[in-house]
Amino acid sequence: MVREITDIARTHLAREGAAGLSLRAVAREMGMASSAVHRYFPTKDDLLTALIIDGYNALGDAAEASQHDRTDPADRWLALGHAVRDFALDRPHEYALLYGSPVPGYQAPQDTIAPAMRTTLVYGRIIADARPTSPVAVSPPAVIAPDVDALRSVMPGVPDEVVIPAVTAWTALFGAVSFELFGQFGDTITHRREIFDEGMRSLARYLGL
Amino acid sequence: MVREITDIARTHLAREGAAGLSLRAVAREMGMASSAVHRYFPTKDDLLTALIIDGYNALGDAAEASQHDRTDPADRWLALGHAVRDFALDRPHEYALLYGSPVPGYQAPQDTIAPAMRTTLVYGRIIADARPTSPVAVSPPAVIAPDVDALRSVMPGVPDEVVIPAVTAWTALFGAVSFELFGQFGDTITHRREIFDEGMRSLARYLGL
DNA sequence: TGCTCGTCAAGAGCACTGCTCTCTTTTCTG
DNA sequence: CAGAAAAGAGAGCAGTGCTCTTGACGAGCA
Repeated sequence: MVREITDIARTHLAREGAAGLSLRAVAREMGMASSAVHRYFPTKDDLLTALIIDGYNALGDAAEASQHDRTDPADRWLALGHAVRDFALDRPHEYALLYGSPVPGYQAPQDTIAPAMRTTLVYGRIIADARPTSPVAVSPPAVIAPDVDALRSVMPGVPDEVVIPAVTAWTALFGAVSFELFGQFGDTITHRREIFDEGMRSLARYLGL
Repeated sequence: MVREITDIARTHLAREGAAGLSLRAVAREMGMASSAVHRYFPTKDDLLTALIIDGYNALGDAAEASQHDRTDPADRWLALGHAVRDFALDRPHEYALLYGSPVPGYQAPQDTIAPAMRTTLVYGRIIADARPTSPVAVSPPAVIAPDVDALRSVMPGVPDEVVIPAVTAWTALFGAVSFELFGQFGDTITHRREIFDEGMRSLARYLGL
């Protein structure tokens, strides 16, 4: 039942986005009374949470799958980038739900952070395996040492001076995907994928992969 | 009248976000009938457009102001980053409206792109003035030459091999701000501003500023 | 002066939303 | 087979965007 609701909800989400998602519409499509859906998802936010978790897991699956049979760090990085970008282009509303503005009043519960970490961990493993020596690396100031340690937890063993560049490249990836998806580039660019790839390769050199 | 509506709408937007914005609530606060508001903004999207344009202009103002009395490229880059980040932290819902997921069904009209470009142009001027020689720059493949030209239009005179890194740094900035604002970092980081700064400085070295 | 005419606002109404409450039906279990 | 628990239905509340009709008001013109 929960499964059927989330499946239908996902198609609605894909068609009209998170704000256009309506419990009543889902109920209608199932031939149920709208009140019955509330038994499975007391609140619209609960349904959204389920969709978010599913989304993170789907992206995590894609991210992990992208690493199969790849060893070269720059290659793995590019493959991960493609996994994220393809997911975003394939399921834009889901990507927006995960990495776009949070829906107002919605506070992501704890259950979402583990699935969300999966993709991040794939990235962390690339960095950790590569042990890169970024050409522009500089030791971070002592003030942020605890934060650097916290950030390092996803990329164990990576030296201090690489942690910040690694995080920065990670934000650049999602910034690029979000810009492309949310129309920030306008319609001036024609070879979107090639531009994306070139940015990813540039970041690989930045990181020293 | 239009001014008063947008002002009240902005406070509502700041309090509850774009989806929580209600024409009726604005009308109530003005002591008007809800139908009267529709005379000035036929549709909720029209009101949103006005808020978006105002938001881009406010950010553009801040971005331009951040450049006064600054000449060092790395310094200007950091100042611009702070302008964007401060704006986002100050007015999170407005930032989300500009750079987060687009509200479903809403298509940004042409009038928004000129204000949106203001901030981008500030960045382009930094790059154009600095004429950086990125340590990791590589000539882009010929396929994307037209796109590189299009992207160069905001940073005139910048050589081919710097355009892509420049765009990538730009996406990294907004990726970092969005990650921080949308809670992607969780609550593990304590010195957010210092981490942000360190990332910005790292990107400055990446660009060769 | 008298009279249109366009602007502004109000009010009612439609179709929709999330959510709650009560009541009935179905299903499972001892 | 009877009773309890679960599942669903239905009505209802308060809210939404938006439309349509109706009424007030003031400027321009005969």
